[in-house]
Amino acid sequence: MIYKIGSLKLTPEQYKAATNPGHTLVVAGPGTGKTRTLLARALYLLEQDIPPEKIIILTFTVKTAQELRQRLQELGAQARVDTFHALAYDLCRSQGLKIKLLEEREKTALLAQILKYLGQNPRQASKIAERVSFSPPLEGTQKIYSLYRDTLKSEGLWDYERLLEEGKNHPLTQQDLHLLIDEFQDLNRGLIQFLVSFPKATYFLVGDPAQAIYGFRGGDPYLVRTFIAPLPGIKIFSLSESFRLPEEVLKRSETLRQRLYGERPLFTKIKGGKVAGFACAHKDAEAQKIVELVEEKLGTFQMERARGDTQSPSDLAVLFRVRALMTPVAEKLQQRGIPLKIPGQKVSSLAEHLTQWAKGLKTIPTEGSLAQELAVFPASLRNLIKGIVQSCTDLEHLQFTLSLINDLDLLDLTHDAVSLLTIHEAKGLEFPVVILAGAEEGLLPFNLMPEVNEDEEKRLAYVGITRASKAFYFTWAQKRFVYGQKLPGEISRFFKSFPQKPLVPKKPRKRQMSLF
DNA sequence: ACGCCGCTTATTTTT
DNA sequence: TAAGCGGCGT
Repeated sequence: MIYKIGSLKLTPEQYKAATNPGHTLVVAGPGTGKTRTLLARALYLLEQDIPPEKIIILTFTVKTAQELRQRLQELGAQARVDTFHALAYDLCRSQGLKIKLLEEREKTALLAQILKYLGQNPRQASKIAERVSFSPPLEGTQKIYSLYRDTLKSEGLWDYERLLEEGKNHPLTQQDLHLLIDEFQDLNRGLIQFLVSFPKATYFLVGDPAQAIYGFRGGDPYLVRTFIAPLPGIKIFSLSESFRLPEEVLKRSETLRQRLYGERPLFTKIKGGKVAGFACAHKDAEAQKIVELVEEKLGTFQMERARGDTQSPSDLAVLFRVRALMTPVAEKLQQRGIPLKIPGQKVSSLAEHLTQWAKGLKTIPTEGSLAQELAVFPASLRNLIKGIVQSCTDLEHLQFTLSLINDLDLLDLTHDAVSLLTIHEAKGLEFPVVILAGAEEGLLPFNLMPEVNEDEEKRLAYVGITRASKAFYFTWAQKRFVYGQKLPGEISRFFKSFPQKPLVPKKPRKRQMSLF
């Protein structure tokens, strides 16, 4: 049975979730149609004659917001789509507040001053900066935090947290809105408090707690449970059919999936898939193995091409828990002439370029000046940026919005090159072939720093494997130093039960007769 | 401007 | 361990 809302085709479970009349939480595993269900919800509300201005879709990133706007438009629907912070910004400004958002540098400088004043080491400022960026401040930083927040108020300066706090006072929060929230698992306290300030809203939240990987930013998959608990009549749905993961990948990934809402196991109708791990003697052998895997998939050699089933470079991604592991792999791949894309590794950052351009503008750019600016961007990004620019109401808003864009947003996924990404950067993306490097104890779960949360490390492993729509490979090194520490050289506990290939060529091959 | 030495420091980073 | 940075010399 196929259900439809507007022109969107839905499975029964997607349909039931999208059309639940009241507060709704949808647990949507990888490839289960999270975005589709969110869009369907908006269409459903419009069909119920909810006025478009009562519907607000909230996302974390500008890029996702723009993509949703685009898809809504294609579906002939209308609704407001914003990031949480863009909405908060808007609510602050329409209260007549003048907003001077602190840049990262300025924030660090301010904190350095505060640290000096407190007789502490100002060199810690950039480290402290990430701890005072969300409430509650991390332990031991309360004093710095309150001094910092006071200074923001007295000096008329703003950070993201302040936007959320003061946005709450706007009368819009008292309306009977429908708030459709993406990626609920990544909500932190500040965002939840922002949402709570809409007491008459009906909430529709989609996300996947098994993919919550932003704990270090205050994100916490358990927070949402306390948020939804008091919502009257809230219903929880789960989407259980994955349209991305093939059988083998799904089966293995299920051993890593955490269930917070008693949802059913995922299933798939896609046959096949491949999962395999490779032990490597050391980091260079690992890089070599990755080169081999990549070349095999790309069909670099004639005999491989003859076998068929080759992939284009953009179908491949190599993932890492920590950036430090990326360098040797990148170098070896580059030596073999394999095109790579690595976000933030441009000679000059595209995102920074865009921000600076926006800052220099005196008026909203004309069609022509925008086209000229966009000429330096790959074609696939031009529409994205253009759409974002066109969604802005005035120059200040435009400058604010463009300052939120980062290099990952501007990663040209269509560009035919192999992606090298951290697991965090890979979240939300999908590749036929995924190779995870450093799948070993000490790196995943990462334990070389204090404050690691093993549950979250497991979710990172889960995010890694579930990026793969055909094959997931992982490698680990039996000897590795990271930050001067020797790692145990053991396969990650998360992958121990997965199929593995033995260490590179070990025993001499069975005597094979020479052809000559 | 460049290169070398030695010291320091070391995740992840949606807004 | 090793890479990045600041300081110094050329």
